[in-house]
Parts: sequence; C-alpha cells; structure tokens
Amino acid sequence: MDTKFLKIMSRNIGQKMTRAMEEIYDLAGGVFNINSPKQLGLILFEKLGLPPVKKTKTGYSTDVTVLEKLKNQHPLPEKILEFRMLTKLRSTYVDAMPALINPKTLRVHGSFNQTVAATGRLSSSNPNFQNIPIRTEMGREIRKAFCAQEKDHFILAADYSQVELRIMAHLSEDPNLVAAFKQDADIHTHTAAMVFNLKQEDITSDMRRTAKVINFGIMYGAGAHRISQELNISHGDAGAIIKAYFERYTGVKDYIEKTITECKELGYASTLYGRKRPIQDINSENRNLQEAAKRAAINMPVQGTAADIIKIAMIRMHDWMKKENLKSKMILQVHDELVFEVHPDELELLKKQVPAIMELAGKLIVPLKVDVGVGKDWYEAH
DNA sequence: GCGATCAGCGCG
DNA sequence: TTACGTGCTGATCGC
Repeated sequence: MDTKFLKIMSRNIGQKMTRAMEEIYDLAGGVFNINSPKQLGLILFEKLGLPPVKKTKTGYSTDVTVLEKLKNQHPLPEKILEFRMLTKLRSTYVDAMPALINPKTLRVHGSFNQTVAATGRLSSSNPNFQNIPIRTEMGREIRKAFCAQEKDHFILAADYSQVELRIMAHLSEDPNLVAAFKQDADIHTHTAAMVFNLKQEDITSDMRRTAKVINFGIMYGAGAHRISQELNISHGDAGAIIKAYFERYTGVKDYIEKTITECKELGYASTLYGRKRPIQDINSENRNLQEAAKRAAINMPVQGTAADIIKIAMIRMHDWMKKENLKSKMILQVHDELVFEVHPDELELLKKQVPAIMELAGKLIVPLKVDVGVGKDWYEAH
C-alpha cells in the first residue's frame, strides 16, 4: 500500500468535504447531520417542501435515485450526493486501509471466503478487496495506493471479457449470441443492431447503452418495470425492447424458461459444472417470493458457472506457478479478474501465460477472452 | 456501552 | 412491486 498517497488523498477529500458541508448548511438554512437520512428527510421534504419520491420502512427515502429526481428542483440534492461520495470514499477506503496494514509484512491481509455466496462466488472481507472503487475518477484514484511492494515490481490485472454473456451463449446455444462471440463482435453493439433492426455501423452510443442495460437485465431476469427505470423510458417502450430482444434471441428465451421449469421440478438451479443452489421459494404461494426465486434461478447458472471457471483457473495458476518456482504472487480475485504482484524477470512470461491459463479454464462453445494490463499499481494495470 | 437493524452505496 | 450476488459505514434503537 502507498500510505503516503492515501494520506494526501484523505486531506484533499477532507477539504472538499468542508466546502460541500458549508454549501449544504447554507442551502438547508441550518446545521444538521448530513449523514443522517432521517434528518436529511426532514430538511428536504418538510422544511423545503420537495416532493417525497419514495418511502423506506422507516420514513422518507433519500437514496441516489430520489436525489437524482430532485436535482432540477433544488440545488441541495446534488450537493448531498457530492458529500456522500466524498464521505464514502474517505471512510470506507482511504482512511480504512492504512489502519489494516500488518506491521510485520507491511501489507493488508484480507480474507477470501469460500462458503458465503449462494452462487459459488468467493466473497472478500476485512477488508473487502472486491469493492474497491473504479466507476468514478475520484474513486478510481484510490487504486493508485494498491502498488507492488518492491520498487521495480509490477501489478498485473487479467480480467475475463463479458464472461457471463459468453456463458449465457454456451448454456442457451442461441445462434445469434454464439455467432456474435465467435466473430468477437462488440456484444452490446451487436445486441443493439438486433433489437433495433439496424446495421452495426448505424448504432449510436445511446442505442449501445440501451442494449447494455438489456444484456445485463436479461441475465438478472429483469422486467419492463426495472428496465424502464434504468433507462428513463416508458414502461411500454421498455416492454417493446424486451419483446424485440426475445424475438431475436429465442434460444435465450427458451433457455430461461427451461431453467425455471427445471428448478420447479428439482428445487434447485445448477451450474455447468454441477454446483447446486437450492431455491426453496420457487414453488411458493407468495407471488413476490416466487418471482424473486425465478430471477435467482435464472442468474445462478450464469454467475455460478463464471465462479466455477475462475476457481479452476486459480487452481491451475497456483499449480503452474509452484511448478515453475515463480517469485510472482497471485494476490487478488475480483469475480472475473485476477491480480498479480509480478517480479520484473517474470513479467513477459506472466503476460503470456496468465491469460492463456484463464482462457483454457472453461471449455465453452464460444471462446473465452481475457484482457491483461500491467503497471506499477492497480490503477495503471486497469 | 453494546449488539442488532436500517439506509445507503461501493464492486462484479 | 421494482434486475442477481456480495461487505462496510454511520445512524439509530433497544436492552
């Protein structure tokens, strides 16, 4: 860990927090605990009279979807979101990591838990290395603190490209999806072309974004309601897009139906390698429970097979590294990614062999593809 | 003072 | 009502 870097980052975020806090008190007309959703709810929905969009069990919801909707009516919600991002990054990562450094090894040693997640994934705790920020630039900066311990060593990150959609292609044998991966097409552009009935070269970035949401939504069993929320479109339009998807990818539709039927008969869903997840509620009288169980049943074979494949890769990787007496170390797993700390003499070897071992870990009717990055830290390696 | 629960949000 | 799987933090509540 680069603790010097984190110390500077903590100070910088602290300054930004102070500025945001002052503006928030100004806009709210008084001091309150910004981290308290209860106090914030009173300010937004009673003092300022903004419309309460959503409720929680205990009162007004003030989550990100609510504040996004209120942005155009008052400047406060946006400032709250900024403040929340800053506090999240500082308290969960920037200030937490240095405190976990082992004084003997000067490293942070977390746990990878093998018997927590129902799908067969690993989970990570104390700290959770599987949720280090990447989606915002400010958050992503935190990865610069995850660096090789010795000066001339490297961090190498190798991640499976679209592994869950490739698994969906294999399991469903859908000709369109299989063909897309055999051609190594940009999968979201391909889906957009299918759904909107256009040539791939005529797909706009907006259409691609829509297709990306659909591709993920399908694997989670999303309905028109959720898709419409996600894309900010009408329920009817969302339903039409889903319908168009299943007309083009009938193999996926059939596979999903088959998976649910089988789960109802057997009481469990399973992965390509035979890992089972019991799904009790699949025959529940309670509609909500049964619908949630169906979504879990749809997702299990996809998420669980991906977990099986990366575990196989990790075992083979370990065996290989041991056999070759390598000095480099496999240090992290983030569901579809493996991270290594690499000795400079071994860099070229690992750049070649790591993706090869990962790509061969699963035998699917479509190829597996692994992208590799190298740098002095996890930020550069990505 | 302490543990449990809730809301919120970080990741794939 | 709301798309799957996780873990951590701070606020709050009850004992």
